[in-house]
Amino acid sequence: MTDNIELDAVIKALAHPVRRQILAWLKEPERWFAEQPTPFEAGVCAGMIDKKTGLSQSTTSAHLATLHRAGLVETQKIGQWIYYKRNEANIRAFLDAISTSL
Amino acid sequence: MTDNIELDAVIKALAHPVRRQILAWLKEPERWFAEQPTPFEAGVCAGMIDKKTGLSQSTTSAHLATLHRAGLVETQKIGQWIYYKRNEANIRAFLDAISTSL
DNA sequence: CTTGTATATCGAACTTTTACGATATATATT
DNA sequence: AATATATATCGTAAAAGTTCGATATACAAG
Repeated sequence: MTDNIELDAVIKALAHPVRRQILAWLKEPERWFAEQPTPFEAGVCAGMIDKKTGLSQSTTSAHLATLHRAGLVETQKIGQWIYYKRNEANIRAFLDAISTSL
Repeated sequence: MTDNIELDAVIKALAHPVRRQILAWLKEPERWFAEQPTPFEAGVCAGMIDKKTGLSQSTTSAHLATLHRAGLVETQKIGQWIYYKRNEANIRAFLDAISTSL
C-alpha cells in the first residue's frame, strides 16, 4: 500500500458493489455461509460465494481474482477447493492509506 | 452517506486517478494554484484545474461533475466563474462509512 | 446588443469493465 | 485409467467509463 499504483488497484477493486458485498460476507462466514460443511479457519470456498452472488461461476471467479490481485483477500488451496478470506492487514493498511491521502 | 447508493457513487468517483489528484490539489490551493488571482475562500475556479490536469476542458469538467455528484466537492458560482473546493464534511463522512463498512 | 470568457453539455470514438458459456486444469474418487 | 467436482481461463458480446472537439449557456464588458 506504499505506492499509488496499489492504492489505485484497491480502490478499483472496491468500486463494484458485488466485490464489496463479498468482502462484507467474509466478515461473518458462519452467518452467511452456514451451509459450508468445512470449518471457516481457511475461509470460504469459492463455490459457496458463487451461489450467494447469483452470478455465473466464471464471473464470480473473476471478481474474486480482482479482490485477490488487490490484496483484499487471501487464498488457501485445500484439495480441489480454494478458500477465500479477508486479508485484514491489507484492508486496514488501505483504510489508513486512504484516510491520510484523501 | 447513509445508504449504499451514495457510498457507491463516492467510491466510483474516487476510482480514477485524475479525480483523486484533483482532490489532493484542492487540499492546498495556495500551493498548487498560486496563479489564481482571486483568494481561495470560495475555492479554485474550474479553469485553473483544467490547466493543471492537462486534459481537455470538457473532460476536466466531467471529472469535476463526477466529484460534485458524489458530494466530494462543493461549488460556488461567482460571476462567470465556478469555484470548487473540497467538502470536508462529506469526505470525512465517507472515510467513516468505509472504515466501518469495510 | 454584440463580443468575449468561463463552464457545461452533447455526440462520437475509443477503452475498460462486466458478464456469460465453453473449455482447461487440477484434484479426488471409483 | 475414467469420471466427477472445483475453480480458473478464454473468447466474446454488452455496458460503462474516458476523452475529445464542437456547441450551448451564462455572465461580463464594451
